[in-house]
Amino acid sequence: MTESQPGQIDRADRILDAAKELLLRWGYRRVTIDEIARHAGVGKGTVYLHWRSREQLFFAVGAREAVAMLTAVVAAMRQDPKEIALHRYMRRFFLEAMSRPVLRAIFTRDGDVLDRFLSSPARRPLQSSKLLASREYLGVLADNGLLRADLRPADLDYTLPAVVFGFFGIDPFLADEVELSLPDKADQLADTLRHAFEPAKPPSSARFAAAAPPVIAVFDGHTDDYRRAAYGASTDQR
Amino acid sequence: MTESQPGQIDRADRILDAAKELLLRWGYRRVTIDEIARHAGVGKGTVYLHWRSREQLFFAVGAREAVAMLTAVVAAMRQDPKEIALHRYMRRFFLEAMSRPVLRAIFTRDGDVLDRFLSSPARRPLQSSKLLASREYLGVLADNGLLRADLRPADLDYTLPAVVFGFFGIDPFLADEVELSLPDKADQLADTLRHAFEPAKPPSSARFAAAAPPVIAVFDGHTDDYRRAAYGASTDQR
DNA sequence: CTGATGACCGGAATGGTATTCTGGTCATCA
DNA sequence: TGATGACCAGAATACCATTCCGGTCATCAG
Repeated sequence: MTESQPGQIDRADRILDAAKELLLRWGYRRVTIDEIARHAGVGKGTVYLHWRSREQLFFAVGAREAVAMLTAVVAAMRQDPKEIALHRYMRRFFLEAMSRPVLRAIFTRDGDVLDRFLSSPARRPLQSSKLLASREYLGVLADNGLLRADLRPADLDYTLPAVVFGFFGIDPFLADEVELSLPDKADQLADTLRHAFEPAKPPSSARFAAAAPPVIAVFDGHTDDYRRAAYGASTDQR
Repeated sequence: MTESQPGQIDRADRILDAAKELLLRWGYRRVTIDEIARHAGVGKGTVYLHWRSREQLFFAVGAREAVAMLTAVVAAMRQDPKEIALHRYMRRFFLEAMSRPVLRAIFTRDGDVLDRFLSSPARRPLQSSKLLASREYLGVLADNGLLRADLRPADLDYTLPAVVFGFFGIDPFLADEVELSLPDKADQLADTLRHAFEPAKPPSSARFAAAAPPVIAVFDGHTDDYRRAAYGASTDQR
C-alpha cells in the first residue's frame, strides 16, 4: 500500500502542482508527462505510481481544486448557518469556481486550456452536476422549509443545473453588451435562485440552525470523496 | 432592382428550401453551392443574385426560420394578451425553437450540423441575444408592471440570456439523469422565469391588454427585420 | 527487498506536399 | 436583360514519412 504516508502525499502534491502550473500555461494537449515529472523532480514512472493514466492525473488536479473550493464553502457554512441557503451557497460556489483558474476552465468549458480533456469519453469533468446539486443537500433544504413548498424536488435535478450552467456559460455570447463584474454576476445568480427556488418570505434563523449540521455533513462527505479522487493510486476511481 | 417580384421570392424560397434540407442532411461544411443550385433547379450564379456569399445564404435559412417562429409567437399574442408575459413568451420561444431543426441546431450550438458556421467571425448566429431579449419588449413590460418592481432593467440584459441559455444548453451534460419531455422543460423554464423576474402577484388582465399592442408592434418589427435578412441581395445585411 | 527510475515500444499526432474540391466571377447566351 | 456554367485561385483533403509521447517493465539504488 502506497498512500497514507505523509511523504507520498507531499510528492503527489508536488506532481499536482507541476501539472496544474503547466496545464494553465500550455493547455491540456501540450503538457507531457515527462515535463510534469521533470518539474516535480521525479521520474516519469513515479507519476504512474500515483495515477494510472494521464487522464486520471489531470482529473486529480481538478479534484484537488474542488477540495479547496468545498473547504471554503463549508467553512463559510460553519461560520454562518444562513450560508446554507441555496442562493448563498451557489453565489459562493460561483465566485470560488470562477476565481480558481483550473475550475473556471472546467466550468466555462474553456477549450483553449482543456481542449481535448473536455471531449473525454463520458468523463463529465468533475461530474459537475453531482458536484453542483447534490440531492442530499436539496433534500435537507426541502425538509426544513428552505425551498419553495410547491416545488417538486425532482424538478430541481433539471432546472437548477440548467440555470447555473447558463451563468457559467453565457459570457462568450454577450460580448460587447454590459460587462458586469464577477461579484455582480454572482449577485444576479443568487437573486435569480432565491426568487425562483426559495420561499417568498425568508425562513426563520431557527430553520437554518436546524438544517446546517446535516448540510455540512453532506458537504464534508463530498469533500472527502474528492480528496480521495485527488490522491492515491490504490483508490478505486473506477 | 431584383426583389419585390413574386417570382423572385418563390425562387429564393426554393433555394432556401434546398439549402435547409441539405444543411440538415449533411451539415454546414459538406453542402456545396452547386448542390444547392441543382436541388433548387437553378444555375449556381443565380444563387449569387440573391445572396452575396455562402455565409449570407445560410444566415438567410436561419432568418426565414426565425420569421416562422416569430409569426407563431405574435399570432399567439394576438389571440391572448396574457401571452406577452415574459414566462409565456419564453416558454413558447423555447418550444418553437426546439421544434424547428434549424433553430434547434443554432440555439443548442449543435456542432454536427453547424460546425464551421458557428465559429464564423463575430457573426453571432442570428444575433441570438438580440432576438431573445429585446430591450424594447422588456421596457414595455416594465412600464406596465409586468416585471418585478425591484428589478433594474439593465440587469436583465445579462441575467435573462444567462438563464435561457442554460435551458438551451444543459441537455448534453445531464445524460442519464431525469429525462424530461420538451414541454416539461419548457414549463420548468417558464416557472423559473415567472418567479425570478415577474411580480409575485399576477397583474390584472387590464395590464396585459394595455401592454399587448406595443409588444406586438415590437415583435412585428423584429419579424420584418428577419424577413428582410432572409430575402434579397440588394438589402444591406452589412 | 522495496520502491524509484528512465530506456524502450507501439500507436497516435504532426508536418510537408501533391491533388482535389469549391466559392465566387464574368463572358456568353437565350 | 436576367440566367447560366466554364473557369480560376485558393482552400481543403489525402497521403506518407517522421516525430512525439503515454504507458510498461527490466534494472538499479538504498
